[in-house]
Amino acid sequence: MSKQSKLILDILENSSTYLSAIEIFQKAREVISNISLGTVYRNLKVLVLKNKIRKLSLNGDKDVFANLKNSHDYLVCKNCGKAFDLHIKNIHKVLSKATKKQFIDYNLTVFFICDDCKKKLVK
Amino acid sequence: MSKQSKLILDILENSSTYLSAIEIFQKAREVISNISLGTVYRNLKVLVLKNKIRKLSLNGDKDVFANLKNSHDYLVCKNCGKAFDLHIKNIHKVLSKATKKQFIDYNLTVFFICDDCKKKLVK
DNA sequence: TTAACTGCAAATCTTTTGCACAATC
DNA sequence: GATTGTGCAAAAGATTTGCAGTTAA
Repeated sequence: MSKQSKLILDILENSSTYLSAIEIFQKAREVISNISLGTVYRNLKVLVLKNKIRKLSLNGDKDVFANLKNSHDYLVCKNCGKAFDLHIKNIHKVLSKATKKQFIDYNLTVFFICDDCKKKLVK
Repeated sequence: MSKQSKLILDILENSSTYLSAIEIFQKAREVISNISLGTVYRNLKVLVLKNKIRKLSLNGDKDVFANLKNSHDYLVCKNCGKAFDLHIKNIHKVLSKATKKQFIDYNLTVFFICDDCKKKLVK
């Protein structure tokens, strides 16, 4: 594991929210000033495959990445794309049952219209 | 609603699986020979916003689109990206409860390693 | 006539990749 | 010394957008 890879994992471990590849790249540059974006992408891919981090496609624009401790369930506004943590009770148990315990990870995105957008849309 | 928009919706309504923008474009060309890819993307975006179709990011490579009747739950191989339909019982009820009935739609992707890949990875 | 929609092509944005060099075992 | 990983820059893919022309209320 290179120092670049360690740094990327560390950035995600210490983030309470998901980050895009470019955000990770920018944070990484503060430590290793010449780290390249290609290296960030390469390591993110490896870390996802090793199941050390998760890749999320919340609204499809671009992928974001998160550590395994953070929320797995998101409530996303269909209008503005803002995302909120959601905690679905027992979902782990439900998925274990449905997949006969063979699942590794999951992404759950639930769409709604947030209050701000509801107001705007009424106008 | 333009004939282009109707056609795109029609293609998805009559598909038993999800399709990428380019696949939809190719099918659309068989009917409207000069329809453009830009128009396909523009209309897909509108149809998603109107909640007539769903956008999925199954493995993050590119987005795919599906009608509302098809499966909402997918089992995706983390290694090869192959996707299978999954049917989680009562998920609608669980999400209703968790979001106080304010949800419009959801995407659930569960990751695993398919049998083919398990064999390959053992080698 | 005017507002909404289209085809086309260029632009943008995200992600991947080839290559020469550096780090690590 | 061989393998693996890196920085850089170019390439590839997906998606968006500006614009002039069409369509249709």
